Amino acid sequence: MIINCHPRQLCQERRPSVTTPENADSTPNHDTPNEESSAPGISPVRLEKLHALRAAGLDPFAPERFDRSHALNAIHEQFEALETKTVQVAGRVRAIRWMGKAGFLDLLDESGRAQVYARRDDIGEAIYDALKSGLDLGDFIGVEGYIFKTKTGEPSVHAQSVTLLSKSLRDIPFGKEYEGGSGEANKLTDVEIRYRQRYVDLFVNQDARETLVKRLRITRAVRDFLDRAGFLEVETPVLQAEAGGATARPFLTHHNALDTELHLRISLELYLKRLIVGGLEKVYEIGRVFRNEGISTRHNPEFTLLELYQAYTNLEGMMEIVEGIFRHICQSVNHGATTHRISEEITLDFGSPWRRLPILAGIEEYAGIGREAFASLESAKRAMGKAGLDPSRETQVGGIIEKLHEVFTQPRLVQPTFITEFPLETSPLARKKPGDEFLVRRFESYVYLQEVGNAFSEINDPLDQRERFEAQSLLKDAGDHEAMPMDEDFLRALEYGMPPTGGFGMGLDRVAMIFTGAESIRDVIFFPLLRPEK
RNA sequence: GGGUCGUUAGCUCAGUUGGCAGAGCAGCUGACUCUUAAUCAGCGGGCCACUGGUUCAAGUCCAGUACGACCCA
Repeated sequence: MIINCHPRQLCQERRPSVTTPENADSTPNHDTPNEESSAPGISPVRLEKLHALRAAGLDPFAPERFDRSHALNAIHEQFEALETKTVQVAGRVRAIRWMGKAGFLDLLDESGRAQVYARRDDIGEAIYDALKSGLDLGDFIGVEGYIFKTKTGEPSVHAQSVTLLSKSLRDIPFGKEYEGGSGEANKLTDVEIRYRQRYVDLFVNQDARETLVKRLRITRAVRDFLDRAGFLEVETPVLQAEAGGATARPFLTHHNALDTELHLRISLELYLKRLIVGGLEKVYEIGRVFRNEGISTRHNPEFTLLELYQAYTNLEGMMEIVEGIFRHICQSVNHGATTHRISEEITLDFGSPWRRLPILAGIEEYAGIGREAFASLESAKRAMGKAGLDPSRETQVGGIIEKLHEVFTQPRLVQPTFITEFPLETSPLARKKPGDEFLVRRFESYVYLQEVGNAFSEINDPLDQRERFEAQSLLKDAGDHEAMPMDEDFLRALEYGMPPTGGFGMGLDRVAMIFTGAESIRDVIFFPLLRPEK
């Protein structure tokens, strides 16, 4: 059965009056309002085509619905089963190759790309001529036709009817080559468009979409793992009177009815621990937090944080969970494999237990500075200076240790590693190490040179926690905007009693960067923060 | 906040020593009923980011500004 005209589309008896010099000039009052055609960025040529199509009774914005039988990738993946069968497909026009009375159209949908072969004899002269003169890259069409293989062997749809489903009024920065091969020549790279107009990036750059979708799969993998491990996913306030749980400057906002200043959260920690006090024993939250700091390839002011807390366990319990989470992420993006290949030389192993390295042992190993150097601030500064770093602005031994770690140890941490036993001064929420008043029960997790997580055996001694907050208050009074504020309600919760608890948090954007190979955090965020336009 | 680099056609980019603004793709017109970087013939397309300076002459040299990228704090 040959369908010359899609049921939902008006059959075109009138001759389509598409743009030609004659009728364009001889249309005295063509309905192009001035403000419409002068809208910045709208293509006058495309606008003219829209008017011509409408004049021919083919309004691209009229169709409301087009029922598809298959996604475009099915044409390739299920070709044997589909050959000669009739299908309905739709998508954005990615390339047009007209050849007189027939043409090839490349369509793009969420699943991928497929080619449509449209002959004038098959789809009708009226619609064919209208499309040939009125169709542009970026327009949407729906196609009904049968599956066949072209002479060159590509599975394609032989169109029996074509329906215009929408029109693009802007020129589209489609490159010439867009799939595989070495075709980087005309790739859209302008970050102003890629990030600000992500919708364009998504349909123009296949790899951009793949990266962002992969990021979503990673978040999903984390949820899968924790849900299966019996964790409860919870939601805690974004608007907080005092933003605590991390050292960072918050964003300020204001609540009108209460006439009070509020902060956007910088972490999830303190509310999740309140839930542990409340008797929820395994909780996690994956949520956006906001830190009022600069923008870089590794920092977006809002980012997605995972935090989880489990009662009756400790740091070692958290290590097992972190190993499990990463193994699960790795398998979810590598078809079940527990290794992830970064490059020819580097393959990350998530199948084995991670290396455990105390921070001071790392500094000894990679900077050659023994722990005796950190007995006093003076000797620590001397050691820092000897190592070639400027110690003049350091005020705490703890800060010097973290700096040395960052400079000497971190660049060596390719395979997954837990750095343990952090200085107490820089860890106001972690338990003290028994028998060592200087170090705490904390680890940071490192994967491929990046810090991707932070865990504690949580403080459940409310008196100890109060002392830590007080030490932070002193820093805040001294002008440290990032120091943690006192949180009396959190202390009150601890005073009611919290079981021993292990906690862990990590930035999912950074994790996504590692598994997608993204060079910028902006590549794994749909709409990264940019300076507002104009 | 500091440093380096960048801004030329819709997109990706050339542009020499300071001497008429260029290419490919996209677009427009025409031909072509199995193309896929389609092909063939023809045609348009520019506030060289902005402001000022040097010069007979500035895309090019100088200063500043804006925006962006990267590195550092």
